[in-house]
Amino acid sequence: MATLKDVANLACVDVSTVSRALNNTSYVHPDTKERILKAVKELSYHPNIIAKSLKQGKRHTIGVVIPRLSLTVFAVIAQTIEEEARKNGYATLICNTEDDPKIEKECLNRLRSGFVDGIIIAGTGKNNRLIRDIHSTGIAITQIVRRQDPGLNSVTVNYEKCGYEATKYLYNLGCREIGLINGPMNIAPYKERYNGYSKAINELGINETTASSKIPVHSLEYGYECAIELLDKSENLDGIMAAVDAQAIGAMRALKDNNISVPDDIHLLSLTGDRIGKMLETSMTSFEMPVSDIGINAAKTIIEEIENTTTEKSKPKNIVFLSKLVKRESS
Amino acid sequence: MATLKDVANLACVDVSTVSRALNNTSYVHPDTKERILKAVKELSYHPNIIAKSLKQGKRHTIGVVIPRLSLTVFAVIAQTIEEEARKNGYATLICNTEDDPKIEKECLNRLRSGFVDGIIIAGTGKNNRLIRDIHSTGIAITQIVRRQDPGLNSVTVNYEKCGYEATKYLYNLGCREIGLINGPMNIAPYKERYNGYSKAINELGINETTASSKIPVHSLEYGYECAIELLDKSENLDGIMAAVDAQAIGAMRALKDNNISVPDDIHLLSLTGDRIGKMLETSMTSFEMPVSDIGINAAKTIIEEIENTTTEKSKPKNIVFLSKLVKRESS
DNA sequence: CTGAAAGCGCTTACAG
DNA sequence: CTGAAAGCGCTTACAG
Repeated sequence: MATLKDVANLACVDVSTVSRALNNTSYVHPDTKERILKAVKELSYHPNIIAKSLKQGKRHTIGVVIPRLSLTVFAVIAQTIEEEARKNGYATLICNTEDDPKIEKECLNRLRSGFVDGIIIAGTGKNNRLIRDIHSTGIAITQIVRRQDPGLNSVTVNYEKCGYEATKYLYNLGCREIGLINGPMNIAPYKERYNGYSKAINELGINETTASSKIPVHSLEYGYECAIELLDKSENLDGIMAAVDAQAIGAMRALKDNNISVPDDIHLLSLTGDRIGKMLETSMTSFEMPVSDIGINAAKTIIEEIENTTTEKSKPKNIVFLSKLVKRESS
Repeated sequence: MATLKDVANLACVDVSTVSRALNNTSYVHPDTKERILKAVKELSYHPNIIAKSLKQGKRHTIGVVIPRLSLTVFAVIAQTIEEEARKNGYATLICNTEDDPKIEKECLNRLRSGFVDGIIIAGTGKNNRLIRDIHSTGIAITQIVRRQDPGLNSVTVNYEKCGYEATKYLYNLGCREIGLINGPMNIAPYKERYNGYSKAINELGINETTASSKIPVHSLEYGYECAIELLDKSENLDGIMAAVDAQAIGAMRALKDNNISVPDDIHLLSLTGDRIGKMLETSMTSFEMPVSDIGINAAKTIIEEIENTTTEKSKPKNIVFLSKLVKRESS
């Protein structure tokens, strides 16, 4: 790899001049510049961003810490973040935690060590202190999807409203035994969806039935198992709400395996819809999550915090989107 | 952010001693070490990896360049690479190209600038020269899924065999008009699958019918549109092979919208199965791709190349996995 | 318009 | 066992 020095030697100027010419940071005589550019070509010189970063104290890199990519809403979000970041000259470093607090801790500790200027995270909620600590060190933080710490920027969805409205929607379709497939309650969105569900259940005076499992919450199998659990728990189950699409797909299959027809016997819906719903054989009624908006806003928010050099820390920015109910065949 | 120097000052030793103590790179007197460790704690010092990288000439970072995450096999592969890399002390930088050669070029140029020690890529095939150039610069390259350049390491699947066997399999089920939903032929796997399909078609003496579209090849809509196209082209269509799962799911929906029953009227299968198949309402017969193996092997291969300091370049390593046919309900 | 020098935060021979 | 010095590849005041 050719370095600045090589270019300087070949062009018979000082490295500082090369630097200035290449960064357009001050006027350089056209002739000199031309010589430099020629040398750059000849050596196929590519500046070393690492060295630049070290000097400038900025890495132009954003860390993204999420539980999982496959079959989750995070795949599109991560992709959108990456695209938006790239447009602004930032690279994106992705870490999958599988919602294991230990892995999360490991990832965060790596990222803090000069890798990134900011971290976008959908966290487990178990490393809030560490995250605060990292933030106090000058690294920007934005929470996505899961707002585990109200003191930090976040881009989320109004999950409670989803849970509430979904329950009422199913009730209005005639459902009287509505089960909720949910995830760990220490993770904000699951807690909030449950709150909305529970509130509606109470208002409607019907029974609450929930299911959860130990296996990865974003898996098809999770939905399958929980659907079976709900069927066990509730004799006359006639409605199922799944927290996320993967669960809803698994639940659909579980119902089919038990010769239960959707929506005739049981109405089914997903609280986190993300494009696949409309293409399923029995298309899925879902609260469609504005995934692109979340990704773009997360990227913008974090870049803003990174580039905002005024030392005053403004109060945290919490952007909340609304999911929209899209009625399809499953309920 | 505290630096080495701060720690050295507080512990009353030279920075070099701190460095040695922290890296266990030579014996340091226990008392000294203790003082240093105490200082590290007190200042909550975290070494700056960037500076370390600059000095050591290694970044311990791998770039992953893929077309898309959402609803593709690349989501699991990227995740597996990240996990395997993390275990070996490497971070993972992800770039989505959407199969746009321009974006790909941009990503590659960024990555080459000191960001990474190696690049794992599922490329468009349009930047082979650039990739060669980057490789000659000392950056390791491993191709995954798509082997666009035989001169570089790769981890792939035997797509031709899949295409061939799938066709024969459908024929044996009684299909006589088998359509192929495929992608751009300049991307190796699509070409190879087509070759296998075509070979079988010729051997069997039946007609060839293929469909493709301009929209993103990894979308549900692609499958939907192409299925319609096949129905148009072939009166008695009785078999459909889709290159990837997302397409197969879209195709299934298209058939349903046309009141065509799977598998009674048309047999359907996916040539790139990845976990979702078994959970679909009509579970999908697929050639299951060994995604974890691909991810793990890609990570291992690239780390090996990175850490192999012997200057001799060994000849390229091409790892080829076989997809296994898993029979389910769709055919 | 351009050079010489200092420095970003580390590591690593070289002495002692 | 530890210090002093040089250097990784760049940028940026400071002079001139």
